[in-house]
Amino acid sequence: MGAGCGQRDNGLNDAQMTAELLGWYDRHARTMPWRTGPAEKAAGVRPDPYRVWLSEVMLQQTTVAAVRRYHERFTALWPTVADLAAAEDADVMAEWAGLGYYARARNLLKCARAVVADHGGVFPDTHAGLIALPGIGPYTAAAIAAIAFDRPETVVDGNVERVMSRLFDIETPLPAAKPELTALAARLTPEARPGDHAQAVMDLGATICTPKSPACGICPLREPCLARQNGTQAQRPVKTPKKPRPHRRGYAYVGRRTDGAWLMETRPESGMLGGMLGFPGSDWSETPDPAAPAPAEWRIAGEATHGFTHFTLTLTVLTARLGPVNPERGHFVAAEAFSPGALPALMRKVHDVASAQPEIERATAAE
DNA sequence: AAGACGTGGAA
DNA sequence: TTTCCAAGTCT
Repeated sequence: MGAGCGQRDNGLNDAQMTAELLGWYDRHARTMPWRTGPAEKAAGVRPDPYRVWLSEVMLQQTTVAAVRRYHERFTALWPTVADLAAAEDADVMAEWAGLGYYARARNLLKCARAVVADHGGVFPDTHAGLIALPGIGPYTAAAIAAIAFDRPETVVDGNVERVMSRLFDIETPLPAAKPELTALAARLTPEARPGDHAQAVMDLGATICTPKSPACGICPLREPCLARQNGTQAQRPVKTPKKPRPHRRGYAYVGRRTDGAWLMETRPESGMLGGMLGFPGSDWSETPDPAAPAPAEWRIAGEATHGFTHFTLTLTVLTARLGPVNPERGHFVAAEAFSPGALPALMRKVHDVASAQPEIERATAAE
């Protein structure tokens, strides 16, 4: 055994495992809009840092399947970081609608504008330079540095944590085990092709070493994997139990003027759905204040229920035809400019409930 | 430093 | 149906 083998000896040295992983990646890498094709790769062409950055931000806590279309749409609308930096906030938020975690979109714009204003429109090529930018944390900085700039950074995301916890059969629960798992991932990070290695571990975690029912039989690391040897792969990684999420209630008001315009509200930058367009409403709590945004004969259209990460929400949806009022909250969006696609998922549900009502639907039909 | 912060797909 | 969770960051 070489000097690189730590106390956790699983029968293969680090370099051998890395080689297995890279070989597997060369055969099975998935095609992604932000990855270079085989021909470019063979020619040594690096992926566009802008596209890599955009993909990494979109992929934070989000599945590849969901991100693909958004990435294609964003790069079509804004091909360079300068194009994105020059975009209107509302346009970017509308395009992000449905993807969730909207602070990412706000930071995306801040980051693009910082790259243009402070870095001449060129992304920093170091971990330190990248992590200083809005919305780029330890994971994303390492990922961009490795993938776009070929830097030997240790990239640790949920996939890497899972793969390491199984490969070395770590019993320490997450998140306490994070430093230990990071150290193990660092051991396996090669000087050559660090970007491919990072993507190889993540692809492995996403397609083979999955959270449930991992496909150990076809895993390139099935031999050295300690969890598989011990039969504990289904119990790795160990996680500290999460608290049950509470239930909150609220009211949402869907009002339309006789000309078809919708009463909408741009939500505050901080807090839930920050910066997104939505229907005005109450606070979300156990005892929400039902004060209406404008005087009208509001009637209950139904309920919309939505699950968030840390609570579930049921909104009572009220609808009304609005006269020539000056609303206390919100502003009118012309019928032609209104698009449910620009709304976060919760507000789309509210829209769907409201649209079953005549005073809302009728205005639609009158357009 | 623990909690806030979305969504839709899989089991 | 319900639960879990996916390439994390910010405060």
